[in-house]
Amino acid sequence: MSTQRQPTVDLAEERLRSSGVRTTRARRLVIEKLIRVDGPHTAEEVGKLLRSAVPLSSLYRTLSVLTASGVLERFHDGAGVARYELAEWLTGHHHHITCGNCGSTQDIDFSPETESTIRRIADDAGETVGFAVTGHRIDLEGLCPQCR
Amino acid sequence: MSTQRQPTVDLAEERLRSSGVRTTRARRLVIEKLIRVDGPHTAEEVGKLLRSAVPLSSLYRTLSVLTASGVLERFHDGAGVARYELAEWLTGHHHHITCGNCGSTQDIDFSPETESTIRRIADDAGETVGFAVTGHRIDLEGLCPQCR
DNA sequence: TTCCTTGCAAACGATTTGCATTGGA
DNA sequence: TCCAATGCAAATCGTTTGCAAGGAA
Repeated sequence: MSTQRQPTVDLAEERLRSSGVRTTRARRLVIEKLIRVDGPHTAEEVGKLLRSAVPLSSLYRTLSVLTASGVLERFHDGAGVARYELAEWLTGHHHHITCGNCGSTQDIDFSPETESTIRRIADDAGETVGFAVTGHRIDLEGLCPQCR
Repeated sequence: MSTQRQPTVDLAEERLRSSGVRTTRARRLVIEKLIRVDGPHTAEEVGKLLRSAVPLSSLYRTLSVLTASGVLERFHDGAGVARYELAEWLTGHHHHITCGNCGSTQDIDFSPETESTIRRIADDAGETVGFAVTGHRIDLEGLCPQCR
């Protein structure tokens, strides 16, 4: 194994620096862990992944700082619980598909052509209601291979 | 003004009956109100729209029953708060656009051609990950006319 | 009459915050 | 050093629930 770090870690920490926040142990741990697991996770799940090395209240603050700095993105799942994952500029733009039966979620990628089709549709729709569209989120629902 | 009721009200109450739940005052009030306002609303907002005629705890139960019966749909907004609106089979399929600044949300409609494009994209994407796609949700983000 | 539904208050669970202490630059 | 970050405990806030009283079928 080489001594080279994951480039994503460096990019993320660089972003923290330029946001004027310190790179601390908890922040580094969270970033490194979220690189290794894919898909969005709740604060509690991240806590367990870190073997409770960071108390939940501090973890919430950490996740909040990382989200504010643009390193993470947050959304709420069907139960209303916040889930965090690496921001798209680190992982690439993607969407989600969720199994309506078992609730499992996975990332999906569209082709560049498809993405540009979607952006065009989004821009048009925004224009008709006077919004300046800045982004889009697509969640597909279906039955996963195990449940179908 | 005619004495004819909104067909949507009748459809919704019919659905309640066939779900085996009673048609009560609170349930009727909520349905009638949500027909008159568009876009998704929080429990608290619905409560205010009803001039607090239904206590919040009962309102939550009402919204929960209506959602379980398929009269309403629930999702969680950017702040993680539950928002309710008439189910798509009553209002027609649509999507949402949310202002990233003030948080206001409104419904948007795509043309039938656009919808079929989206369905095709969704089906393709599902196929590549082995999911049988049953539906899609698109949330656009942007700046509303007031905030842009 | 028979259960389902309601209202109230208390309980909950996810998330946030005050404050004294610790630690990064 | 100096101010930001942490840990703990207590506070918040949206939402749910137990229970006795009221209401739809």
